[in-house]
This record gives sequence, C-alpha cells and structure tokens, in this order.
Amino acid sequence: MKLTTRGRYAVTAMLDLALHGREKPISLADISGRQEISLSYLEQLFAKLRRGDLVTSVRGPGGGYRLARSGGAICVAEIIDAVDESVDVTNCNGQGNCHHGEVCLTHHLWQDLSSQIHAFLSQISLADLVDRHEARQPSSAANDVIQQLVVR
Amino acid sequence: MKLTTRGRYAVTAMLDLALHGREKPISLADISGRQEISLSYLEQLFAKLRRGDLVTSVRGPGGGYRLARSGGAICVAEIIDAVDESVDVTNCNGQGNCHHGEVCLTHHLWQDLSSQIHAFLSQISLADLVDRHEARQPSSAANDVIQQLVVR
DNA sequence: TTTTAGTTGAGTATTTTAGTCGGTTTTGTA
DNA sequence: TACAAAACCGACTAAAATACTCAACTAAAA
Repeated sequence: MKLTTRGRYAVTAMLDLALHGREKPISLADISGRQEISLSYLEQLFAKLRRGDLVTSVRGPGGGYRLARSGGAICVAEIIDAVDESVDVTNCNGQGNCHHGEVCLTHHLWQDLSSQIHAFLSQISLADLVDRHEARQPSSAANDVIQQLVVR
Repeated sequence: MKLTTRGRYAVTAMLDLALHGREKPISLADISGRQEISLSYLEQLFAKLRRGDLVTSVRGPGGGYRLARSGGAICVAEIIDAVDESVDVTNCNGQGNCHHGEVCLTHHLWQDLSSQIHAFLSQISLADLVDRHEARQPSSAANDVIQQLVVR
C-alpha cells in the first residue's frame, strides 16, 4: 500500500487550506511556513491535487490555492488517491493474477484490507478534520500538559 | 505504514505452513518451491518469525519449520509485526512529537487509521485463512475457467 | 514593468526493499 | 563416522521508491 509522507503532507496541506483559506486564496509559501513542508515539494503535490480537481489556483500577487469544493465534500481518500497512485495493498494491484495468472493464497485478504482502508478514509471529510481540530483547540492548554506527561 | 511484499510473503509462507505442516515440519525449500519465494529471502523472513515466536524450527535432515501455536491462535497482524517493523501510519511512530514536539494537524487521523488496520488484521487468524481457502477449493475447477476469462 | 505566485519538467540524494552469497552449525541416516 | 539436509547468520548489492531541489517559464496584479 502506498501511504507515505507524501500522502500525509497532502492531507496536512489540504487541512491547512481548509482552516485558513475561507476568504482569500492561500499561497504555498504560507502553507510551507506553517506546516514546514518544503515549497518545491508542495508545488509538486499541488500540481497533482489540481489535476485531481481538489483545489483551484489563482495566479499572480495575492493568489494561491482554494479548495475546489467545500470541506464537507472532500474526503481524505480522494486526497491520497490524488497524490499517491493507489491505496491498494494487493501485490497484483487487484488484478488477481498474482500466482501463475491466478489469485495467490492471500489475495482475498489483501483485497479485503484494501476496501477497509478505503472505506475508512472515504468516510472522513476535511470538514470532519476541521471540526475535530477546532473542538480540541479550546482545551489545548490542558491537553499540552497531558501530552507532555504521556509522551515522556 | 509498512505493508510491502515482505509482509505479504510472510503471511503467504505462514499460510503454506498451516496448510501443509500438520504432521511433519516443512522445509523452506518446499515453501520456496510452492510459493515461488526465493529460499534466501525466506531464510531472512523466518529468522524474524522465529524471533517473534510464531514458528519453531527443527534442524537437520527432515527438519524444517512448524507453527509455534495452532493456526487459530496466530493472527495476521502478528505476522506482519514480526517481519515489518510496524503497521503504524503516523509520521512520528505514534509518539505525538510530529510538529515541534507536539502532535501535527493530522496526527489523530493517522493514529485512528492505524488502529483500524491493526484491529482488522488482528481479528483474522491463520485458521480463518485456511478455512476460507479450503472452502474455495471444491469449486476451483469452475473458478479457473472464470478466472481465465476475467484475467485476459 | 516589477513582483508575486503558480506551472512545469528534469534531475539528484537518500532510504527502503528485495534479494544474493558464502559460509557455519546441527542432526538424522547410511 | 561420513555425508547430506536443513536451519542459521551476517554482510553485501541492485533496484526501486521517496523526498526533495533547481531552473526556467507564465500569468496577473499593483
């Protein structure tokens, strides 16, 4: 399965866009600064996100990117699909020709797992992540303390 | 997340063991022949499986490997954990220090996904895979025909 | 007309994965 | 006791994927 930092960066960047881009478009330089992702790398990712119709761009000064749809209408699975090639975990990419042109012993297992993962990531929208983030914000001071205790 | 051919090979090999190793230990050469996994690579994998207490070995002629427990008591998640380092999909490996020592925007998302995957793979045992495989076997002749039509 | 910012494509360094190789140790059997 | 089968071990390598950079270009606003 392909679920690497690329996919994580893409979701993080999209969430940043959902959080900050309500009025004006957001430049990649802003996202780069906030999320500490290299600008050049973001360029690459957003080229794919744009091709996947997840964001729209505005060129020139004051330009940047916006979500192509409302956050509620963009699910996490789409974002990962747009930047990584797939979330399929089978060896044969779901083709079922893994062992001498037939399915291998464990084909169905990986296929089932793939659907599970996809279902999970499809059910979560950017808006869900925003809500969740904002719900956590107020108590963040308290959380910080807990976090420190837990981490050490 | 780490879910590569290594993990798939390991599960396949363990399933092979569960299917054929009821009486005598099974040599890696046998598994290599049946599943078309290179012998040397299998050696590497079984070193880890043994360290993970998933198989026991018998040296010398007629030797090989056995499941350390009954197939019903070995779940797929354990196998993958034994050969890959983890099924964790977070960037910080669940430590929560992904962004300036605190959790990053999407930390909880990846953490939730990790638990989902782990729960799914924990609930499936080797015995389940054996049952499933044997249930499919009777109709395999018919399946072959269909398979051939589908694959081409 | 300058500057901001997206767009594109090629290129590179690093890491991970998959797999090899050469040897050793153990142990059953002839 | 010799031999052969098989596990065991560590180092090494090739290939692929990943993460990331760089340079040049285009569009648009001020």
